[in-house]
Amino acid sequence: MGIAERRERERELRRTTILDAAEGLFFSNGVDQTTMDEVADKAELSKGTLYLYFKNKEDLYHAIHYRGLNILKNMFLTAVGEHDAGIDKVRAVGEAYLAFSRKYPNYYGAMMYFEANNMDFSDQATYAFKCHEASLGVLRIVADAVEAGMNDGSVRPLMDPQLMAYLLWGQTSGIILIVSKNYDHWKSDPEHGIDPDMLLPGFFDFIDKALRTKSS
Amino acid sequence: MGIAERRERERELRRTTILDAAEGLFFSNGVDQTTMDEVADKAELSKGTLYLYFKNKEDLYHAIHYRGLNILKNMFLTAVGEHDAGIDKVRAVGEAYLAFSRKYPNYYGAMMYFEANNMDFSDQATYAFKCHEASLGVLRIVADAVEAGMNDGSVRPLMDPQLMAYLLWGQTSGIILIVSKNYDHWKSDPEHGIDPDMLLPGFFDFIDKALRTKSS
DNA sequence: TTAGTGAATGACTGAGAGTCATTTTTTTTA
DNA sequence: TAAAAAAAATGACTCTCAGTCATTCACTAA
Repeated sequence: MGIAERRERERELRRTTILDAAEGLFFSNGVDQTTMDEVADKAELSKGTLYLYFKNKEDLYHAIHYRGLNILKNMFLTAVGEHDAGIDKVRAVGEAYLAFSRKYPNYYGAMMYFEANNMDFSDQATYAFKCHEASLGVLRIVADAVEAGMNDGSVRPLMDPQLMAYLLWGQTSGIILIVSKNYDHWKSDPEHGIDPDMLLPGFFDFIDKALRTKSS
Repeated sequence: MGIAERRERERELRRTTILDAAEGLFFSNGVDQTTMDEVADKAELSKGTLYLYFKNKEDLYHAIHYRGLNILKNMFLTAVGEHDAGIDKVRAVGEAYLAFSRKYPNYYGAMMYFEANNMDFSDQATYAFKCHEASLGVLRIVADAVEAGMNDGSVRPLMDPQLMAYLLWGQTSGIILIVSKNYDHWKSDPEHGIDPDMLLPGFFDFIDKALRTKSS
């Protein structure tokens, strides 16, 4: 009776092998520049096998995206766990998001790619759907931090916590995206007077000031 | 001697014909679901001709993006022209951005697509490059509004105007993206308590409060 | 009228995603 | 242990489609 379990384990292993191969190629050469034949080669499997584990090329990319979301989720959970006051949790989450975009630029790139394109989540058997659910999970961490802050009196109860989480998420994503796009350019060309390393801390201070209660 | 000029006019006309055809198909069926043969058919031209006017399919999509950027630019210029105080110009630009995303969701979609993907601007003969320049032009309108506000004393001189323009742009883009993605969902499912039509005005108020000087 | 130039054509090529009949491997049954 | 059944893997093949290029067509100038 251990056979079904071992099968499942082996199946999971194959899936990981394929994902590792795809990730390496996608991240170093770009998704469009990578063929499924190349992925199969690198995974030492035939092309047909890839399609036993993933619906299609996009699904494969979504699966990588899903990995990134799990990393992000854990970084958020760690960040939240390191602070007591809600307002501090909120800020820590923002900083964790920035750290994520720096440490895993390729996962971050995948996130942005899917964020900007309206995906079809109707088929629950796809990684697109799993990513959708995972995103909601990540957002809930933010909303919980906001809510905790409103409950402990450290965050101004300006609006519904869920709503505020969306607002914070959107703003922060937007700014991180801009900074990450222009980082090298701004760094190498200091005549603009824009120091990209100052921008995000400044933004976090700004948000902090807007949300934090006087008493906190 | 008017021949060269007429040629140029006709060339411009052809380009417009192709763009109109592509835009219709791209916007109603999606870029990936549209073939260049279909575009050629709709434009009543042969496929080869498309490639006399646009480098490739992506360039064609960039050209449509470029149209959108010009519309946005004009909306921004109008918005800025309707107000005197810098802070009011800034807010009007934000509201114009929102109006743009509502009125031209497909142009807006193209913008998001290119914003999230790192494009190659090295070839100055592509529409990608023209879009890059146009984006900078649009951003300069924002920066000018901010600077005007700092000069007339209506906007707090918290940081370099250009920098603040980037910050505002990033935040606003991020939030508009989120709202536009979830608009229908939130509208149709009011149990969340999130009214998407309240979210953006609330955000603009928030920014207004953060930037506006007491005396203004 | 004719030579020359620029524009347009569409059949063709190459690339690559996805399929499926066949083979190989593993498990179950007798 | 051998045969049958089931599961997994294969890779040659198909089909779609972006992009090309030798050829044709239309217009202009000599």
